[in-house]
Amino acid sequence: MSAQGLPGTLVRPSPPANGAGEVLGIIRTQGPCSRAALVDLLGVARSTVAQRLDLLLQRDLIVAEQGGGGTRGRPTTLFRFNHARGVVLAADLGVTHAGVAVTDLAGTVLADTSHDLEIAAGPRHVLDWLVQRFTELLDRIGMDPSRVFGVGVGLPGPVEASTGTPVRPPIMPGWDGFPVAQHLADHYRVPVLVDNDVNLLALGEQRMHWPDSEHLLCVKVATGIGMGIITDGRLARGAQGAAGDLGHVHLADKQDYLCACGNHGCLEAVAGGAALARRLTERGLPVPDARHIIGLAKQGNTEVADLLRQAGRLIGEVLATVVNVLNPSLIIITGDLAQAQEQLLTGIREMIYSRSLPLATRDLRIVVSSTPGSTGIVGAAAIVLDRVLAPAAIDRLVSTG
Amino acid sequence: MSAQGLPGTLVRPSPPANGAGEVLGIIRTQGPCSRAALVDLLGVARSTVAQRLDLLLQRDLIVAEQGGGGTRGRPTTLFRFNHARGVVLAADLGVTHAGVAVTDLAGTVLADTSHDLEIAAGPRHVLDWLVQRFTELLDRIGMDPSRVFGVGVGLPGPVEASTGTPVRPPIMPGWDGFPVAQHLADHYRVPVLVDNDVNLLALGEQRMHWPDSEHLLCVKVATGIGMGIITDGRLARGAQGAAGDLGHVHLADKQDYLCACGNHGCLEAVAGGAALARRLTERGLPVPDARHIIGLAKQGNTEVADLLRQAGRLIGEVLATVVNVLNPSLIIITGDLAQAQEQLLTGIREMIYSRSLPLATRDLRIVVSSTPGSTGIVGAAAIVLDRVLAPAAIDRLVSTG
DNA sequence: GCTTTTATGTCGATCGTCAAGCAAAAAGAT
DNA sequence: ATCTTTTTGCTTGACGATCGACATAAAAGC
Repeated sequence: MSAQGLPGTLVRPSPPANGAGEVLGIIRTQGPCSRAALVDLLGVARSTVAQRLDLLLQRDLIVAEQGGGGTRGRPTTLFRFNHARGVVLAADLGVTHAGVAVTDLAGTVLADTSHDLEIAAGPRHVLDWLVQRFTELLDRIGMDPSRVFGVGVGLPGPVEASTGTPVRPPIMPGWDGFPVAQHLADHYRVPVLVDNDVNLLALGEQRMHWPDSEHLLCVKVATGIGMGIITDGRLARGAQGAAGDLGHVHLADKQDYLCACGNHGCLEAVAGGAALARRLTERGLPVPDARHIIGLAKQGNTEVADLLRQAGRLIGEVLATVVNVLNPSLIIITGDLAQAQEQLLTGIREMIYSRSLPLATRDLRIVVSSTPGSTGIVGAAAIVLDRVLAPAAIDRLVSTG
Repeated sequence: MSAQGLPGTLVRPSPPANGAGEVLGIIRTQGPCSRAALVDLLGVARSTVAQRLDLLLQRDLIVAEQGGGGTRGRPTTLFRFNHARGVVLAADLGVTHAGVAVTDLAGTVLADTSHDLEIAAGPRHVLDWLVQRFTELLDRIGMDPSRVFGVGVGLPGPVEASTGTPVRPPIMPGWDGFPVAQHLADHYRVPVLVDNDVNLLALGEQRMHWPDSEHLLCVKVATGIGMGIITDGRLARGAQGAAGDLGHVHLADKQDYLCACGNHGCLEAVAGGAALARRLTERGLPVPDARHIIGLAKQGNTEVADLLRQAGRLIGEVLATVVNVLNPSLIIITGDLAQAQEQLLTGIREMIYSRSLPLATRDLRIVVSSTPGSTGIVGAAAIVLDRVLAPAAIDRLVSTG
């Protein structure tokens, strides 16, 4: 009716807050809701709830379904979040390995693949390769690329999350300062979120298994050692996106261990998977990589078991300090070496519980990840979903498109 | 016109978001603004800005003043936040000492006093005493108690900030679980915020001197050693409000030092002011308390200087780990011993810069507080002002009373 | 088949906001 | 002295989100 640009035309350039996003948020987190339940939760009138639901139904963001009666009276219609409304592209890029997946809007993996990939091949090569994998996965499930809501990528190094750009990564030659998010956004025209892979592990663990834990640490012990920090339910990335660098914490009494970073005495140089493998090889027990260490430990090799236990103690010693400083309620151990539960976890627990204050450890649980391998992808999808399904973003989607 | 409760009466029980709080927030943070400036900053229509300003003027929350011309045309009227609209009661309670103040709504101290006070006298005694001091200060500046917007209190121990209750404090006998905030709120009928004193130091430093630092640590080195953490501009308190416990971090090679907490090898037991004083006394150099150590160091006593330097190195060693983990852009050293800049600060810097990664330390500044003594009060006022002047709270104030 | 109970749909009224227009005020420019 | 420019003050008609109230729909129990 009203032509754009004419005098008198009413366009609303200010935030289009119509409350639809708030309703979707509740439905997403609380599960299927009836109108009455939404009225209670939101404290707004029935008619308002109905109008907002209409908007969401129009946009296919929710679907109505028959609610089980139980009580007499007209049966309740429940409104469920339409997970299948769109998809998210998620990737977890490691140093030599890449996990690639397409998830629905609940973060459930619809299709995924796993490849060997040298991150050192440089950003252009890797990202072009990644786009091809995404295209293949979308083809496989018959999903049109126009239904992609966003892209999430985890990288093995510090990332400035606000811009999606690696910041002086020690092990990603050619990636320093490359605008990863911008590059992918130019291709897909949707929000692209890039973050450190361990941050995404922490977020994935929280979303999959520990939604009530607002303060947790996720420690990845593999070739190297890294940590993702969640405080007050939010990722703590630090001033330059370099927070959680557990691997290069300095151990005063291990000056004779040279680290790949050039320093002496880094935790990673003593207790990291690469360091353990090298030490075992030097002792005449050839171990190609970190994963084989686990096999030997499970076969009952006491030398390997002792080494893992000692590594756990060292990691636990550093974590005891971190526990005092951050007071988390949960520590999740993940990564290849985490599977050595009896040795590594025991060593870690031993030091944390003996060295941290009773108040800090009273309600502290220390567990091993139950879903190694899939957590990073879930975290990558989660940062994207947090962005593109945020109330403000939904309000915008409902108002405009 | 419309009587409450009659059918047809439209009362709006839902969030009274009228945008007035948003306007006040800009005026508070950006300084005096003209209407035109607010239109630019908010992106809303002139008429809307005018209406919101009218509401704020009606409630005396802002005052209009003549803006300097400079440009031709009708002179701008600027709107300034009315700091004098009300006051905040702020207290910084230490173990043996208390700072008490009344501030305006900008956090500027209007009146303050300082007293010796044993926190061990218990919550009822101390809080009754505190209420008397507040009353005296309000009398002194002729301020009616009805103008009190809120109360902020810092306590020397872990506090569950959401409820304002101490949680198993090691040095506050009788305070464990006492509902401090509730107790004061029953008296004043305004929001009462209670937090750990070092958290308030960190917040005060940020607000007074480093408003652009979103990631900072504030380390207090006095009788004991504590730390307040700000990440992403927000205080990190941990799961139980016990975060920042630097004093009881365990040092592997200092097992022979017994700490007051019962453990061995705590940083505080080696490098805290009480520990240093005791050690000097044992060596035949009687030192009554931490503050006298500074005097000796400034007189050129090399033994004391060496001891302080060594304490700084130990604190720096622990902080190097914290820098790797949290990646702050600023560390502020405060507390009585912080005045020994040449010795303590140098020792701290020495270890942090040599032991943390270049990325983490590249943009890291380490400074000594320029306003020891007044920072805690400013922080106590700040948590209150953040609450009672938050946009939502202002919207409510403008709508209802 | 009727009543009860619960859920849903529709309506006019109100409030905050919008763009636009016009008058007033004050200072530099002509 | 007059014009122009800039900013404010005030009003208007419209729109969208929300509200409460009433009317309608659908199932269980009598």
